[in-house]
Amino acid sequence: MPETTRRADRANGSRYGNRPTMKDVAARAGVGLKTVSRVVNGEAGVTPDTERRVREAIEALGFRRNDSARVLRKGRTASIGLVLEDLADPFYGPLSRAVEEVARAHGALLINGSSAEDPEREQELALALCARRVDGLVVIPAGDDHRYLEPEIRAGVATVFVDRPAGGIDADVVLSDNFGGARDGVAHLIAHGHRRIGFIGDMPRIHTAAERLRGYRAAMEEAGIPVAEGWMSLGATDPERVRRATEEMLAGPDPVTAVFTGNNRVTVTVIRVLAERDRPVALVGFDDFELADLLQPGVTVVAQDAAALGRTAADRLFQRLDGAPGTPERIELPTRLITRGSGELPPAD
Amino acid sequence: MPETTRRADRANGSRYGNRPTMKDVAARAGVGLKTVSRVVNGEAGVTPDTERRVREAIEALGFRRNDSARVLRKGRTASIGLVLEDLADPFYGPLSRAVEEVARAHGALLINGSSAEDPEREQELALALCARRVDGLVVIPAGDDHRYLEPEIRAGVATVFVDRPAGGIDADVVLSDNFGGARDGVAHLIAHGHRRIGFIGDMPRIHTAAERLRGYRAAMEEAGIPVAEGWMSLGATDPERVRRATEEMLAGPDPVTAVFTGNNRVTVTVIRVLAERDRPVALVGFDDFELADLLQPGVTVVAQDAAALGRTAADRLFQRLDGAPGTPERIELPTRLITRGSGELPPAD
DNA sequence: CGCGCACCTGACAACGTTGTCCAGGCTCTA
DNA sequence: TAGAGCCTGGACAACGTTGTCAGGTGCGCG
Repeated sequence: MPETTRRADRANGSRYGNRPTMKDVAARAGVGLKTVSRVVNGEAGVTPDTERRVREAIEALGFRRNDSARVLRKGRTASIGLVLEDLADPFYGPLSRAVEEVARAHGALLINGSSAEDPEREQELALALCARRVDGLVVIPAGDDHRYLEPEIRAGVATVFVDRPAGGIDADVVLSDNFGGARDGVAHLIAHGHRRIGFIGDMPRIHTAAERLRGYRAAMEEAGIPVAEGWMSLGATDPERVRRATEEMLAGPDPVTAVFTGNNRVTVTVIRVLAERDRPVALVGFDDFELADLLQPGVTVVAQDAAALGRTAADRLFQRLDGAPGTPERIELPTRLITRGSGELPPAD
Repeated sequence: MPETTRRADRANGSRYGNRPTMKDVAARAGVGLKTVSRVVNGEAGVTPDTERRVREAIEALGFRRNDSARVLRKGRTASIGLVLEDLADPFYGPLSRAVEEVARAHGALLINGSSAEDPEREQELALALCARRVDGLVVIPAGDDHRYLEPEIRAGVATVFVDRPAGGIDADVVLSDNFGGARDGVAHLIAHGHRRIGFIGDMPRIHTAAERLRGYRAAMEEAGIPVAEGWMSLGATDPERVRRATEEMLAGPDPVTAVFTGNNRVTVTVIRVLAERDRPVALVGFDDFELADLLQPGVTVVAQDAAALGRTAADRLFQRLDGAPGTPERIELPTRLITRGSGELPPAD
């Protein structure tokens, strides 16, 4: 009773609102199903006259190929997944855009989602993307254990990590030189006469935060400056905590004369706090941001190239999809110190 | 000769690297295919013991359901498409994120892409998303003719436009009150004594730009101020053009004493130009931006709520997907004037 | 005039999943 | 103890597309 089954099926869900299929087009054009497929896919071997009839039928019915079915048959989805931390963070905008452009150049679509810095959500998202059978995955890790991706990678999902390395698995990764950048930034402050320099950064479990702290320590050590306990503050980057941390460093008997900030969000909050004070405090921040040059003074930063991170990672991904051999690579992109004034203020002792 | 066919098929593409299927799981667990399906989907009617065996097989094989096939069968993809102008633009970050959050709350994934303000690319993208059979579409229009979406909408793809209205078709749309916001912003300048007020905006074919210009004209007219030809400049928002336009308005025998800027990017460029000058010029900008309060003076803006735009549009989309009846709606969100100093400067005549 | 060949075209199976339906075994009650 | 009813599990078709292969048509050449 196939007819019954069919009716029951239809009743259940609207099934794309009963869109026309190749079968419908074929019937209308008076040709075989496969001929429609050939026309739609621009395959050779169809007479101009037949092709015209098929195209007319397609037009008349408003047919559009169902790529879901196509994917099922072909095994490739021509889409890649991007798991990032927060789409709304200005740092990730250019990164996503760069990934998108590369994907576009390869005829692929981009499916993305934010982990909100929650490892569980990262995993949930990455696996959902794998279930959709994305061809590849670009991941900005939130967690530090990615063994859950092992079966997927073995099954052929190309995977590249960006901004932070993967945990527990061996995979391609594209990073900024967080250690070197932070070291240079802090050295810059030291070169301008500062010795009491504070560091305010993100939670140490985040790789970039740890690396930047390491850079800070290295610069201080190279200059022979012992670091006081109260000069380092790591934790969440919400304005309240950062404000408190900044104020504590600036109070006390031996206040810092300069601050190195571990990322964008921290920098902005610290600027606000410093703007409320009379005594000038030097500042160098990791990450560039818009309008940094228009503030008084301009904000000196260690800039990383978010777009380049995304582009490099996506390029790598498609190389792997095209069968690039070799063991996973770790690609590190340089940072750039941009001096604008705030980092060149002398210590106000 | 099915065996031959099969081998040939495999040879053709790697087919997900030969991932295990439900059939493989069933074989390993010694149960029927459908039983595996039941376990995977948490359906009732499986004994605990059978379920355990199935789960073990799933674990051992690293099986993950192929959602492509599921989609084909079920007719719903649990994904929505977002076509926006530029993912890297700070205005669209929060908007995308808001759409994503709503999608997530409904168990859907987000596929998105940037049109780069190119109508052709917008169409290409939107149709590619439809071919993937996204359940719904959120579009920030680049072009002004969306009749190409008619067959899709008729076929059941819920569609909501944001930020700018659709052209040539009747669909839900969520907008900011561009006219009212601009009018209020200009009126604010007038209230502070300005009469010679410039307007620098985006290309007039963009709806928001046209509306904001209309608001400017309305405010001027209500105040009985005739608008000189040289006070209005519409065009691309690249820094070079905006810089030139600003300088022209500030030169001449009768320079403007205040400027109203039509969007984010324009505002930033104008700030740069004004910063190079001695004579203070009042400024109110459409769109808020980070650090606007930290500049000297703080920048007065007409703020729109990008996240609310995205959230409202996505909510509407899912209402439609859940069968909300009724004719397409036009939802307009209010803007908010935020005074910070630059808009309250008196005219320097 | 007949044969071979190139070229079109369409029938059919398969992709991996889910909905339907039925069989068989079990329990419970009369 | 037989019959009714429930629960579990599996066979089968279908979703819309593409790869394979075979049949059919028309043409050129011997």
